[in-house]
Amino acid sequence: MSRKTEYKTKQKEALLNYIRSRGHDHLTASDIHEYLTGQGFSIGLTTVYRNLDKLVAEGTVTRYSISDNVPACYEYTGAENGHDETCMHCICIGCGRVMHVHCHEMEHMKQHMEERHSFFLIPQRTLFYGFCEECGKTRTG
Amino acid sequence: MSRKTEYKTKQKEALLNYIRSRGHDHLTASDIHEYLTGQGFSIGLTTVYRNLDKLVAEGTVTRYSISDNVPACYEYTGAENGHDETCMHCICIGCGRVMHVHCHEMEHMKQHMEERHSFFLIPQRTLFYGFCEECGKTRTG
DNA sequence: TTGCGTGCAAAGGTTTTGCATGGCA
DNA sequence: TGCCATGCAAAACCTTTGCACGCAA
Repeated sequence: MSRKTEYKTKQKEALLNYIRSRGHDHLTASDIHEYLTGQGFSIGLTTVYRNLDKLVAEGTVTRYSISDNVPACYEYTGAENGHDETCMHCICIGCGRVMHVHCHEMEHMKQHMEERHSFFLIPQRTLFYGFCEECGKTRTG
Repeated sequence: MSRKTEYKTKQKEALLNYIRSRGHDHLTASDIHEYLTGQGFSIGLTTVYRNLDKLVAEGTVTRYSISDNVPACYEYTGAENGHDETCMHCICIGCGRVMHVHCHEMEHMKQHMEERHSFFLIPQRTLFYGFCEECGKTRTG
């Protein structure tokens, strides 16, 4: 392992605390930056990006490119956040809402994908696109 | 219906022909532009984007924001292209490969999502993230 | 002739990079 | 003291917009 020594900094700590405190919310780099600076905390947008990159690399945070022309969203996915193999995201094409759904069918799906399609699915990263209840009702067609 | 009259232009036709000819491939706006201009055909990148927007709006083409920091991909999804409710995409986190997979489990999943989670899933738009066979083998951990 | 389509240039917005400074260990 | 982290400014990149001209109907 040629891993560099990591320093603990106030910026890193504040960023992680905030994103963790927001649970399953999807935050953009800009959201995080605005919140922290709004609190009087000194942090640059560049630093937010750089720390998010590290957190994503180590698996503490997950980055989602959920829809077109919208900045990437970050979500805390550390072990204690209730993410498990039944958890995934549903994105409504109508209103853009992102929903967390716990679905036990995903366990079957994961197993099926491995056995039949040789693909090692990570359920939590799954993006289902479609229509939510409200948009499904009013949808034309 | 206050739909504007649509003109048939050479640019639109060439673009559609090309993307259709590429089957299930995922092309960026830039890919398409480079191919067409490389063939000596005169078309601007702006026009590529604008025509793709229209094709997406009418459902002939589907746009995917498949991974981070990569331009959006477009794929021909007209009726004759073999897209049905068993078809979805698997994206390998390791090598970035995008695979088309036909999976009958998706029909069950779709039904389940409607009945139990009130979400009207569009299987063809589903993005499964994980590891392909090769990357799954060599993966650490 | 009408007005949609095109294409260039420029703008817009997100994310990355260069480089000097600051702070952790 | 050594070196990673930070932050500003600028660059890079994809995509959209403004506007004048061209072309389909």
